[in-house]
This record gives sequence, C-alpha cells and structure tokens, in this order.
Amino acid sequence: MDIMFGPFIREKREQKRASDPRFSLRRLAAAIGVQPSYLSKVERGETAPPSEAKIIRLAEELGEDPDVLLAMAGKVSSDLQAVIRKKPKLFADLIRTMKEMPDHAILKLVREVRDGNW
Amino acid sequence: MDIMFGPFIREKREQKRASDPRFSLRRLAAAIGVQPSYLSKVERGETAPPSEAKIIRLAEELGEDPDVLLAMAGKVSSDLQAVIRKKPKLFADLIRTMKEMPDHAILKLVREVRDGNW
DNA sequence: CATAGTGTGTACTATATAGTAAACAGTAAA
DNA sequence: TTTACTGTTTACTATATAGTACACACTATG
Repeated sequence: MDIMFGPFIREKREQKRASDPRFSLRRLAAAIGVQPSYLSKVERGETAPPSEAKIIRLAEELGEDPDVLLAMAGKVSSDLQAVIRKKPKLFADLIRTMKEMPDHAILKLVREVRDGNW
Repeated sequence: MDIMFGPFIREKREQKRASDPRFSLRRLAAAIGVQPSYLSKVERGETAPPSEAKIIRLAEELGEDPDVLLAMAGKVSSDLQAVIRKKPKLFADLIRTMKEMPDHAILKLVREVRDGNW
C-alpha cells in the first residue's frame, strides 16, 4: 500500500497531462515547490513519499483527496492527529470501536451526527 | 502540552517510588530499556520524549494510559493511525465531525455502538 | 539547426529522531 | 570507610527524513 503512492501520482498526472501541458513533471514539481529530479524519484517510488505539506499540494493540483494520498504515503494528516491528542482517551476509544464496524455503519453514523439526529 | 510530558513522568514515578524502590530512575530506566542518563534528561524535559515503544513501556510500568502519555508526547499511537489509513475518507470524516461534539456525546455514542444499540 | 522543454542519474546535505557510554557528585548503610 | 546505591553531566552517534543542485540524454518546434 506504500509502494503505490508514487505510481499512483504518476498515473493521475499523466491522465491530466494528456489534456493539459501544465501537468508535465517539471511544471507540477514547480507548482508544488520541489525539484523535478525529486518528483521524478518519488513518482517512480525510488524515494519515500514527500512531506505532508507537499502531499497536500499534490492533492490540490491533481484534484485528489488529501487524506487518501496521505494514507497511501503511510501518513495521517496532522490536523486529525491534533484532534485525537486533545482527547486521547475518547478518540482512541471511538476509533478502536469503529474499527470493527462496516463502512456503511460508520457512514450512516457520521451523517446522523452531522444532521443533528442525535 | 508537550513540555509537561517529562515532569508528569517524574511525578508519577516519584509517587510510586515512595512505596516501592523499584521506581528509582535507574531501575525504571532499566525496566523500559534505556540508559538512566536518558530517562533523567527526558524527565527534566531536557530532551524530547522517547519513541512510541518506550512510552508504551513507561505507561505499563507506571500504570498510566498509553494513549494519554503518547498524546502528552505529541504523538498518536501507530495502531490508531493504521486504522485511519485503511479507510482514510471515512475516518477523516468521522474524526472531523466528532471534533465538534461535546465529550459526553462521544462517550454515549461509543457506548451505544459497542452495546449494539445501533 | 538552434532552442525550449521533457524526464532522469548522480552526488550531496541539513535537520530531526532516538538514543548510548562513561564519568561524576552526593547519600546511606554495613 | 568501603560498598552500593542515587540522579546528573558531557560528549558523542546512528539512522531516518526531506529534500537540493547540476548535468545528462532525448524529443519536438520554430
């Protein structure tokens, strides 16, 4: 799940590139603020995925979900971590409980809590 | 919230030490597998908190909640992170939604989900 | 055929993380 | 007064993280 980050980025970039020359490796690298050589190595999985900040910039440029890209890179966004750290017992409990639940149950729960049906 | 980790450990250790000589700095250091000099620096906040593994050993020895100690050290346990990474969208959504809820609401929700009232 | 742009290979580098090892000074008991 | 502890100081160190800088070879365009 970790080796796929680079190739996934490459694929998405090349898809976009077919219709938009701004998605050349060099131009994307410039857009997210890294050297082309570095992005090249990242995309081929020769190097570990970049920092959280660069991954979020990539997500913005490619129109991908930052949490998903971070997960592919073996990371969890620092803002989520901050939420957990403020109430560690509560959130540790919540997450370990929800771990056992099927996707649709979590989805439903989130919707109901957010809609105030709680 | 980060500077308090060391002093908190020292306080808990000294409390235990009053009735149990196994909680001298040197003995506790040996128990968790670090040099006394290192634990000394950690307890005085001279050095950053130890690795997750050592913090968990500390929690075991001191009878504290590992998630709470990790939070004080500015960390989130890697098993929680793994849960989030497996379903990043779902859990990112869940956590950001629950962030706004009061403690008792989260607590109640966890209890009800766990008791199957869901 | 020059030049502008493509991706890649090679060689480093700065900073953070997570500690070790040995010696030192003080206290308490045998 | 030696022995066995206490906690601390000082000086390093290995590994990981997150990249940079420059040169190279190739392709397409004007």
